[in-house]
Amino acid sequence: MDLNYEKINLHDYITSDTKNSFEGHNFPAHSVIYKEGEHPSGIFFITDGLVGLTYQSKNGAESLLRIFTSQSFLGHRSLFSNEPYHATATTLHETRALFIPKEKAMEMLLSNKELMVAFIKLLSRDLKNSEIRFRDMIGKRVESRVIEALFYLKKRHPDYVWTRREIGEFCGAKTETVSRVLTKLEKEGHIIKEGRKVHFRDEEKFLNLFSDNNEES
Amino acid sequence: MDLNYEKINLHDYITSDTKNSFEGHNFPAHSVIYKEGEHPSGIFFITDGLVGLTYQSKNGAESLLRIFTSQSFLGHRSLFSNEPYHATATTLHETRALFIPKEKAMEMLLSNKELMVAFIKLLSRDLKNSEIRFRDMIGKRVESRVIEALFYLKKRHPDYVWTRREIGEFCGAKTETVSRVLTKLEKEGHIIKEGRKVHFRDEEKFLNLFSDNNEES
DNA sequence: CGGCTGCTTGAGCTCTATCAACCCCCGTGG
DNA sequence: CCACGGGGGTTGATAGAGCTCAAGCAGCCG
Repeated sequence: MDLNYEKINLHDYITSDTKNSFEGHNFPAHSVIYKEGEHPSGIFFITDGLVGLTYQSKNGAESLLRIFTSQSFLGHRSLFSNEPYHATATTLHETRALFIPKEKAMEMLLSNKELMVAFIKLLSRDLKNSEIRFRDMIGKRVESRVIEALFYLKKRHPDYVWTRREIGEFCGAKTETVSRVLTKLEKEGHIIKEGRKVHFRDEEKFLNLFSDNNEES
Repeated sequence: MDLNYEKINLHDYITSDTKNSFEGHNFPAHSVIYKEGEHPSGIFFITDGLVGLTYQSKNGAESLLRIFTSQSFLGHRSLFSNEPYHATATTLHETRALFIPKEKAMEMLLSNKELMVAFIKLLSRDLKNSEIRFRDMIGKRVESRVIEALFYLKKRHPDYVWTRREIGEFCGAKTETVSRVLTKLEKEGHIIKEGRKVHFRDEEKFLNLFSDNNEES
């Protein structure tokens, strides 16, 4: 999948001073931070927690577009492009976030060249990641997609127990399909299922094992 | 699909003066400007032509990730994120482009706040567009996707005759499927096929007709 | 006018969704 | 502490959307 999971250190730009000047919010698990269609009035900075950007299509299918871990910004894309949100931000577990009003956010951005560069970098990487997922929807089978999604999500947030549903929504597969792939992987000795948790037998070798998945040469 | 087809006027930043100081290239139709995996040594500014960003997966399936019309930049994403190209840029027809070397490009960027903002905006829109296409791959049937791809591509570049193949690669469908959808649309009286060209009977109403495609409520 | 590439249409197949039933895990309240 | 309820997970059987393969046609260029 080649998705980047390195963090871009945008949080350096939220200093301990500035932190105190912004409104703090606590969101319980599985609550909505903002909804698709709403107009952004600022951006969020997640101090602690985990947020998923999701979209529910009319026929019910859900997709998990991006995830936001602690120390990252949320809602910047829509603000920058000056559009209503194209998806909904939901907490995956309890989350604490600062709210930075639009004017203040733009002022911070425009007065800090390095911050702009950092956002350019972040958006560039997210764009690549999204395009890779799109092309993989076209060029790869579910099995590969599930494997890669599992790996990426666990890398990004190892503590969290990703549900089969979430893994599926991230890579375009149904819960049942994810479940079947995991059972197969366990039978083949690549992972260990412990209740809802999943452990790699050898994390480093895991992806290499499957790097040529679907590449019938 | 809700993809943006408005152009962001980045070309204002390439003045007629600066134009002359850069190396000009002519690419015939169906030639490669850069290849997946190569490291960017600068960015391109397309003065005239049409370029597609494509990816060929190991099993042969191709995808059309983004298109670049005249007066737009190309290759900026990889340069900004400091990564090798994740896809290949191919001309769809004859194209003329300026090459701006890495150092010069970064210098231009860093010395011009408005240019940075314009790039932030462009990347933000492209990210949204890509995520929308991803979620549509999950939540919509081919027929809807073909219809929306057709509309978007024609809006972006009305003069060009998009092949069934290209339409398919843009929305995740095979050529045969695109062909079948088009025949159906013609039978239903929504489009007119004139050789390889496709005309909408009523462009404005076209998308509305299908806006509730796949939305069995 | 010949050949090449793109387009069309048909028939069959396959991957993955769908539907359904059951189990397991965990949290909650009596 | 136990009952129970609900959501997540598993597994099987079935169906169908869209791909694959194949063959013929149409448009376009040398």
